[in-house]
Amino acid sequence: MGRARKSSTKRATLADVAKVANVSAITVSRVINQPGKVSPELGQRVQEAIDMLGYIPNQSASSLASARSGVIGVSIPSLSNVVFNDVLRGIYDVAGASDYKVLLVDTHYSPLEEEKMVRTLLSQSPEAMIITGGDQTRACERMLAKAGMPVVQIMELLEQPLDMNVGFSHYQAGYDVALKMLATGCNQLGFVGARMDARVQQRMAGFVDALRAKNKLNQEYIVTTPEPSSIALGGELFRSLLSASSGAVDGIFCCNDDLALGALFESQRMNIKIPTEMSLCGFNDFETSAYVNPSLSSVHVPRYEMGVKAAEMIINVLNDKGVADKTLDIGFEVILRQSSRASVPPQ
Amino acid sequence: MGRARKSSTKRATLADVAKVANVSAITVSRVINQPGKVSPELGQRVQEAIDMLGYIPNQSASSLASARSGVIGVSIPSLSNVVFNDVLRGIYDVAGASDYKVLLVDTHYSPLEEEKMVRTLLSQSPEAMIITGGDQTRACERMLAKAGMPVVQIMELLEQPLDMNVGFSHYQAGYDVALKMLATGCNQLGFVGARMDARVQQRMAGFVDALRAKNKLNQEYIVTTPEPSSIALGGELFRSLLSASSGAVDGIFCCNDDLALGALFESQRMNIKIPTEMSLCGFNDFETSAYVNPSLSSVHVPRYEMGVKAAEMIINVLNDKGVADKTLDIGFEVILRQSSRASVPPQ
DNA sequence: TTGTACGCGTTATCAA
DNA sequence: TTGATAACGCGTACAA
Repeated sequence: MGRARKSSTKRATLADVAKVANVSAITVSRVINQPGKVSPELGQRVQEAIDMLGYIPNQSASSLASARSGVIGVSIPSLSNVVFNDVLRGIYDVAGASDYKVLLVDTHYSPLEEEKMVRTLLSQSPEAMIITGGDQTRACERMLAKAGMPVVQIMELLEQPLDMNVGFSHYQAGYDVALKMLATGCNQLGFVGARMDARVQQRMAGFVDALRAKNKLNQEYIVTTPEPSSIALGGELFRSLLSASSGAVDGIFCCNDDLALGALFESQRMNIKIPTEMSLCGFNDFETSAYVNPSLSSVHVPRYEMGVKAAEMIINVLNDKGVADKTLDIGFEVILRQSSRASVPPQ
Repeated sequence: MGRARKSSTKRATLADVAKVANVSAITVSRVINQPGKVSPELGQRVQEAIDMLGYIPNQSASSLASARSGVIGVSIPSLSNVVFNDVLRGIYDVAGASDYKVLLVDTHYSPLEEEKMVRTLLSQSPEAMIITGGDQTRACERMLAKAGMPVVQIMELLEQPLDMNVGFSHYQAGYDVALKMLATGCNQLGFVGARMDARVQQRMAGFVDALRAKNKLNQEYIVTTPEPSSIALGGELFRSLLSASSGAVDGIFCCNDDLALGALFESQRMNIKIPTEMSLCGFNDFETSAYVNPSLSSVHVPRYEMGVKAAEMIINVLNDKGVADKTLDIGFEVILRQSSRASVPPQ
């Protein structure tokens, strides 16, 4: 409405700065993007004009003109799941160090929502994408392929990655847990899983296959629910499994530490002795797991490193440095603690 | 290098779609943004062309031309601190429902880094900003003011908000905790704090002032460190405080649940009885706190709601609906559990 | 080292 | 209802 007044009316542009500094717009652009190519005197003058006007570059215009957005798109299935915090931190640390912005979306574990979110991300013209897992819709895969940008799929190892891949074998982890629990004297092993996304299913498959191989599989000891994990749910599922097995189960692999902690706390309330009457193993190795009493066995995953590696792969590709391997197995480690029998193996 | 081939070469544009559908570019734009203003036949034809080409709008061009980016900038001090997860979830839920994208940055609890990050955010031409707390640099405040967009400061109640504000009084929370702990029979209260950002300092100030008012303040029972919080650190600080007070302390307020859980686990290992020999109270009310044995007293904060409200305020302002109050006190609740004496008040 | 001309892909404005 | 034209703010290519 009213007349234009002072500076606060509209955002300053390159042209405004140029006018004040009495140079051309492109020179201002250079001062910002290639300071070495401008003479010190001019650079100084321009910088003063920039400060005076409080000039902030318009990234939309820059992206449009240069086809470089400086954005990395990241898609994760859940903002509440703490597991992704560490991964994100790794991504942000590396991306930020190279002046890349991160655009983050949450798919709520839904491939359809992921497809929509990926479309949203692509409309921002990111230079690369980091997405979770391999459960994309066909349409989503097509979009990604068409976009022709570096893509890293994280969290799990995939048979056929779209492009690059950083993760570990959830199947193998589940398998190893079963063997370790058997080795520590468990005889009637059960499984408790929630949400049951692709990775949890892999963990379960590995666990089940190992038990089957050892002739220790009892399907009634496998309890799952599509509900999201929580400590409260862990307690409930623990009770379910106990009653389903008439108390025969002497060891439980919980698909994550939330459930496992819930089971542990519930067992304490039920006066079930850990680990003598019941062994427990979780997944993800939260800090709590190492400090709770009794401490909780779990599968440690280098999440921060996973984020770092994924981002580094991308930065390298964007800088034309290429990557040694398109797929990186970041590994895992089964850590036995007091919730397992014989947590210290004999010498 | 090689010849252009097929579709995968370059991203389709509005003009490409227009050509295929045999209409003008602006018509395609309308099909996308104002479907009602285009005849059904044309709309159909255009939609087919869009699908055939896999057209995805270029948001940079759209932002530039329309001065609407559809982006909300969000700045938080830490990606690893679980506290912000719930807030973010609230923000993302509301923003997503209104088709806004969220650009998230992490300031690592540094006002200087925040200033840099806010500049980055502003360069993306967001339509509004959500930032944490009130510790901005002068330069940061100036940028924000100049940008002239809705800004919500979250997490704490501020004396002089830049614009809008959603939070609660950390000072009052600390004060209330002290009174409640005294009321449950604690006589020698201590405080354990880490990181010591503005909000933690407020909690401490409230706690200390309450003790002083009751003539119960002993400065030697106040233990702080700039280190980031962790469960491990909670155990260490617990021991520090015990030795600093020669074991006299009979109740501790930890500035967050990480520290409090660490203290609780450590006390178990030291065979100190909770709550008879030692009362414990944390802050933030993690799910773990309600289920650990003994359950941990804490201060519950409606974090998700805080994110929701902040985002709603912004959406309302952007839609010219205005907001009733620029400042919203979201409140808190001190929850006494088994780690406090007399956790159930007498009838 | 500095500047000119043009185009990036979209939308606002106005006209048909 | 549809379209032509001119911005939006910046960087590339080229020229001086």
